[in-house]
Amino acid sequence: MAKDKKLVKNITPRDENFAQWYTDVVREAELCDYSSVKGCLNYLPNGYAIWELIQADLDRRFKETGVENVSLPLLIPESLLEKEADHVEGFAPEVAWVTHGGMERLQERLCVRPTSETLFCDLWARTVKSYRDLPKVWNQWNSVLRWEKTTRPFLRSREFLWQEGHTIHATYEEAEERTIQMFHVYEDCYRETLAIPFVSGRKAEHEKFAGAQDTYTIEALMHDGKALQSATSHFFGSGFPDAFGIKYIDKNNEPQSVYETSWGWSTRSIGGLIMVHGDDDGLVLPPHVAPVECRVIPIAQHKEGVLDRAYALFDELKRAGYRVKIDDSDKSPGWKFAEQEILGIPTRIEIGPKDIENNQVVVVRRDTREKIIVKMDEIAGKLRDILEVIQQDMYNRAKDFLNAHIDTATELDEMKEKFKQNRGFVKACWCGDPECEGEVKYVTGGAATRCLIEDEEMISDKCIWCGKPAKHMAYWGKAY
RNA sequence: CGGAGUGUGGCUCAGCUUGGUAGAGCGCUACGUUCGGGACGUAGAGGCCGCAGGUUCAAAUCCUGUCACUCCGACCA
Repeated sequence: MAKDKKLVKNITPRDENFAQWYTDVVREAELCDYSSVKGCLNYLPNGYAIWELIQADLDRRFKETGVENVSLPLLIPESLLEKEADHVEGFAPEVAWVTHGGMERLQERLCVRPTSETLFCDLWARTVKSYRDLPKVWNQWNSVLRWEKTTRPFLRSREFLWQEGHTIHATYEEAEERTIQMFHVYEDCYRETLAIPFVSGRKAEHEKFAGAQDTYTIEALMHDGKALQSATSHFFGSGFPDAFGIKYIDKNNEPQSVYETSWGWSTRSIGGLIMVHGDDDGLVLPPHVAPVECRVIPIAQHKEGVLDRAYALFDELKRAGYRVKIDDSDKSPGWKFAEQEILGIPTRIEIGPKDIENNQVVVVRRDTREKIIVKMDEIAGKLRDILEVIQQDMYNRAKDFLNAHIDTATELDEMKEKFKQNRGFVKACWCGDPECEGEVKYVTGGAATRCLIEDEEMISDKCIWCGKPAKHMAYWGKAY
């Protein structure tokens, strides 16, 4: 009977109220806490540890491609922000301003960085002189501030942690290549490390980053059928650098423009992890980003020898390189099981008198609850295999879910119907006019283009809204 | 920025209509019994009721203002 019962209280079922479920999981797993400033989070150890693992993985991938880390200021003078017209127009409504230093009013107000393109360009305008100074392939791990009106933990906060990479290159082609290269780094990291599948591609014209010529996006599908823009890579051409007066002298002693890129990945990815993999009992973390891969839970730990054996196992796993913890608190075993599940720890090892007697342990998978009996002297090796299987299975399940929620439509009614019934993405063709997209968004209750599909044959030659010749095929979806 | 709602021990909330000794459950602390799916008993600690005014002999409760947060919209490279 107990098996049929919902094992974890305090978490609203996912299908009953997804938004509430999300909030419950964030709270119960102690990932973050609201601070006294709206939209600014306290990242708690469980949440920050996930970010550290993502950070380490991404940073390694970046450095393999030659990225160098730097740190630029928190504040941007207003005059600097205003140098690129599209950029300032895009960000002006959501920047916060510093107007005073101590008691004195500042001559020029300073905005708290919403992103740092302007700071990088300002620096490069003063320091880049020659083709020998190029390329610059820099990145910073920091936080930025955007004065959002509606905020949600991880998904949309005012201050958020991220990395922002900024590069400049001597040629258009090299910069474009770098944009796509970093886009692929993001794709690999989502797939291999976060076990999150996605659709991806270029953004439509009006959805691009303020000032960008091209924006590449990764769009993951959450369990409620809504898309989450999960990382973006932008190609600026030379518009931005030109506005800042960045020029270099080429081999022929001629001044030339530089070409710029930027790319970012934020703590929003943690929200994606929760909403792609989580279930009614809480968080489910892919092993590669699980701060704790395995929790050892002694059963009947007051009995002679149980705790000693459990500690020995714990030490052995730690020496073998696992991120492992032991729960030797005086809570009941049921409590400990539930807690491990809420936290999303990928495996637990139960070790009790029966196991010790049989020289075995019981490994329980978080994702499937499958119990696997493993001989005591084989566990240090086998656990790695089990974790890898979990990682792979989680990706495959999410991939199946994504595939099952991608549909096509060639007529508007068909599309409306599909958004009414099937959650997810719908492929449809479009003339490229933002007004048509707006109309579609209105009649479907919020579905817009998420990214363009450029490597497949178009399923129709006319726009889903106006019927005029289609320029693009796109994934449409409702988004966070 | 529009609509709605909520501020009372750490958490979830009751009490407010009809003003009169500040409550419950959970959590926390100590001790004891338990221990293979959220155990139980006993004892205990913890609150100027978001803030500021006002009405009153008396305000968590009524009035005015204010601040904050949550949800739904609009907005959101």
